Amino acid sequence: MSAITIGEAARRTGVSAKMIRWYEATGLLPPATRSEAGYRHYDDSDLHTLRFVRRARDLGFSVEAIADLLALWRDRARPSAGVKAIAEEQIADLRRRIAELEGMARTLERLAESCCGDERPECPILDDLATEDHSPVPRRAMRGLSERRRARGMV
Amino acid sequence: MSAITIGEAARRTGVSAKMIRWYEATGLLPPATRSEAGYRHYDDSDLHTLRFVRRARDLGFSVEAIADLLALWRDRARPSAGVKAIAEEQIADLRRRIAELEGMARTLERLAESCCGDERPECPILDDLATEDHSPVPRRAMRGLSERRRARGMV
DNA sequence: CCTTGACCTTCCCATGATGGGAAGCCCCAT
DNA sequence: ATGGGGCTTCCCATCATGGGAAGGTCAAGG
Repeated sequence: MSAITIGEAARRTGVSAKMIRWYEATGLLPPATRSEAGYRHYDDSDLHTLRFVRRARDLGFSVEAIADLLALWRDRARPSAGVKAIAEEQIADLRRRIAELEGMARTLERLAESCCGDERPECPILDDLATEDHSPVPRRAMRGLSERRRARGMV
Repeated sequence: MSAITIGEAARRTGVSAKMIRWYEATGLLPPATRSEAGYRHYDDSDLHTLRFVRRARDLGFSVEAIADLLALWRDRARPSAGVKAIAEEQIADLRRRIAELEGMARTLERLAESCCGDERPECPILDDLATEDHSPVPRRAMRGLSERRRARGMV
């Protein structure tokens, strides 16, 4: 019946075939059943799981967090507190990243406003970048490197 | 006189020695002068450049954008319009990323609020993730994959 | 029956900016 | 001269994703 190939599953769930294979290889998803020729097959329940993963991904959860969420999802007796805790960590992480990007954006907006942006060479933006003392305060606040890394959207 | 080793330059500018080497290897910075033994040496002007890079990095600019900014900085006759254009692209990029993260955060906050988070298994958060139809609208709006990738802070 | 084209498989590589760590050389102070 | 710390290069990992090659599979149509 609903024995679907990986490409079709990708189309129906919005998770690319590449990523479905990768999720399987890294253990987020259990190994798919295979046809005699070795083709992966997916049923309705698999599609449901894939959509779950897709939705969590769209909410910014890491694959690691999604693994935890999947485990809780499968455990019908789980206490909702565990789920809420994961969600709140994610919210806090998102808020931290937003605040950092917001700080950058505001600084740049201030600089861009003061730059007339014409053919003349005077440029407060470059002047700022070339200024020696950018008080170490914001720098210190960013010492958590993973933050800075993430902020720049390192892929 | 001010011929400084890479470790000292790192300490004085806030750019790690690893990254200084990497910036040189990838062409963002010109090859450093070397001692007879092959040690890199940096003078005050190099430190100035490193601080420029550091500041731009803290404002979220990509290395590619920083290369452009450096070129403009060195060209004393540049029109400030070019600099402003780069800054405004960066602002737009930051605003896009903020809006995306904000959307995720708001959705999650709504879900977390409605989850009592105690020992009972009922959980609106998991219910949402498991819901089949997350109207394709937001999904379509995100078709630009690089957006989604960045949003998750891949990095 | 055979070809064609669309699909599937695995495997390797790239991304971007960063850190970790190994193996080996260098320099200075004791 | 020895020890410890700093320097060099080179390789590997991150995180989630895509690209692409080489080769097997399948279904439709000649």
